[in-house]
Amino acid sequence: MDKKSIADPKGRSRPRVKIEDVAREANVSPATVSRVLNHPGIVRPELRDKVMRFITDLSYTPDSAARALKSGRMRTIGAIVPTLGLGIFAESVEALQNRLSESGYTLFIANSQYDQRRELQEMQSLIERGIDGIVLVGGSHGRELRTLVEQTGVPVITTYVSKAGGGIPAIGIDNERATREMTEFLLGLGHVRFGAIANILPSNDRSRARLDGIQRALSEAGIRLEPSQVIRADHSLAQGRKALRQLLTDHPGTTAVICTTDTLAIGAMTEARKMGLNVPRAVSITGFDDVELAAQVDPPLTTISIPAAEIGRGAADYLISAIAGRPVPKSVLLPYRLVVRSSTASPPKADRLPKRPR
Amino acid sequence: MDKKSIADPKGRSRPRVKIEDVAREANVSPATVSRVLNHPGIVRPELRDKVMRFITDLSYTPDSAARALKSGRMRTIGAIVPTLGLGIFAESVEALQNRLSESGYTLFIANSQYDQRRELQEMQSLIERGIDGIVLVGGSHGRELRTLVEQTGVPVITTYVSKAGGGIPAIGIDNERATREMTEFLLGLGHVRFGAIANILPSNDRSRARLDGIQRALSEAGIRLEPSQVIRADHSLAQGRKALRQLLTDHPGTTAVICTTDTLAIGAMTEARKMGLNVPRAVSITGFDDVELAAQVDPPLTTISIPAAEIGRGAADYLISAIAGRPVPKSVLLPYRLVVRSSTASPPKADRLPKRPR
DNA sequence: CGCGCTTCTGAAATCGTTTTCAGGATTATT
DNA sequence: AATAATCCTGAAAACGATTTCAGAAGCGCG
Repeated sequence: MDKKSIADPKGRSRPRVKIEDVAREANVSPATVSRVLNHPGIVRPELRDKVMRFITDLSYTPDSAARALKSGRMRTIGAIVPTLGLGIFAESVEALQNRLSESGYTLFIANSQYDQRRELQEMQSLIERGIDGIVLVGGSHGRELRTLVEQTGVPVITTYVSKAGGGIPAIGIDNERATREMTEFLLGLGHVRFGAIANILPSNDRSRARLDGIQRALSEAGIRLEPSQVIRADHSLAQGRKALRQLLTDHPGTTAVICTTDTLAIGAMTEARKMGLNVPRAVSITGFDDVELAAQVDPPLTTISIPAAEIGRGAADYLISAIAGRPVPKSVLLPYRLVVRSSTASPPKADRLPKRPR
Repeated sequence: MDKKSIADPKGRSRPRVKIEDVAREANVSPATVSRVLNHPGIVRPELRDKVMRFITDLSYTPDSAARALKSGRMRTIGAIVPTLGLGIFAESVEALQNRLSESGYTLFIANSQYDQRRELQEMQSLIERGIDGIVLVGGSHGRELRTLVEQTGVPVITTYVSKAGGGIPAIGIDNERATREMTEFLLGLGHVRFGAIANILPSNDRSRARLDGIQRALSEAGIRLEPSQVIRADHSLAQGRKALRQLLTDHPGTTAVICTTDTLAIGAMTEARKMGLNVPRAVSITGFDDVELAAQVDPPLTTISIPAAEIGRGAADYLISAIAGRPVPKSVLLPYRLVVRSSTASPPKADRLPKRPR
């Protein structure tokens, strides 16, 4: 087994070119070649250029294992997302990846399937592989994960939320405030009979915060949301449909349905149409995330837009700084945007609340 | 900079536990510890158990960089997908990941944004990092990538297609045959006026094969598809909408629209509704992929279902075998399934073709 | 009871870099 | 022109595991 070797066009294999090959050809020591690569500043320009030429000529690429072993840096950061489905995190991850590769880092992506146990596993696997930093989604992660982070000291950042537990820094939006604003918008339209569809899982604090926002805004307006008016679901379209059916069966008078996710909202809209209900004339439905589909669906969905790309970039910058030992912010709060489309309108009945000033 | 160290609860850092620590505690040599980990069979059971106990007690995890350096194996495989958006590849990737982790491998995911240049870049980055195997999507990859594969000898497999160029093995379905069957199904329903919406990019041979299938089936039935009857698009919903509008403006008599992607089809359906056209009574629309959304949309979409999870698992098995030097199949052809839902029906006019036997 | 064979274990070399340490060359200072 | 200071460069020692090679212990057999 000739481990490190590459096959030439004829199929025979020749040994991989290593740093001392370059050194020999260029008539310098391996140390100098290494310096050219890692600290170009400290080597005499002419010599540096000469070595550089040999490097490219021989198409030398440093062995990352050896490099990682000696330097303790893997030049790799990992992201653990709850799901790859529906492309919810795609935009962030792509931005993250772009920013990282600009700085010579590579991104590992793993997914936890909304399961804290798997998240912990993936985390351990990444750490064992000597990852330099980790980006997580959401702020609730189980005690074990937090102690793992503390013990190993790996830089970690949590995304999509504005604050996370256990001293882990975060970059994202204020989820509760966003749904509060959404709810107030609906109240302003005159709605009084609300329902909520939320995907509540222990690992999903984003939805929890969003639900809190709804409830707070409602109770401030003197409206109480009965437990049977909030339906729990997972993150699938099918569950959104089922949830809407149940909600409107139990509470036929409902005029506004707030979902904590676009996926749920789109499912709900489909079901509403199937039930013969016009959206938004009979029911208003809102989502959260502003995925691509949200604008394309019929009617276009009123939702909360999240600065996904900015979150990705921000997470990258944070980690790069943290790894370099530069000072980093505790957490970053980004603005969201309420985008009003056509899935919301004033309620049909005239028993509206008078418009109230915000 | 105390490179390999972990901070204890108080914040001080202590050195990482290494193989010789375990060896010392267990009163054996490092070599034995290594053997317990890598070739458990050749060490005396009692001793093995004893060493094992110390390993877990000290919670020792081998340094992957050192291990990779010495053994030449990274225990990591990479997947390069065109996009993370819309979750098209999510199911495959998740299956791939699950299967790999069963075998002690970790999965790197990268995305190329449907761009051959980026795909090549990512590939190089993976290879530099000493990846053990690579999963690609689709069969068209540019000459440079193919020579890179040949030169380095890294095991590579291509997915979602049944055959790839340049001797790269493949696992997937026969895309052309699938759309041919779809087209024949539509012909059987009596349609004669067709349109096609395809996302054609040089890097997307799947859509090309699918389009070929449509054209072949049609020409066998004596129907010619004018260039203006096939609309090019990228992979977004918005493009699907635009394409449908253009198609029906240029060819108002069209009764069947075949899309090479569910995304495009769903966009097309949305637009059709907006134009006041009933699907399927006025136009039949079909997709390809059978994403989750396809069944949930209104009307549910007639499409081709792909065995995504099986593709992922198969790719994992292939790579694991190839890395171990075991014999591997040239390529694997998996079955697709035509799933008929409610977005298709016989054309409105009576000028149908007589039903023909397949 | 002693010899040869098998089975395990340990010492030491090695994988390809990075980096410390010290020394040689070059320039600045008086 | 001599000495000090500054810059670069090379030799060699790690980094933490794996694996070869050879030797020690255990076994069966005559």
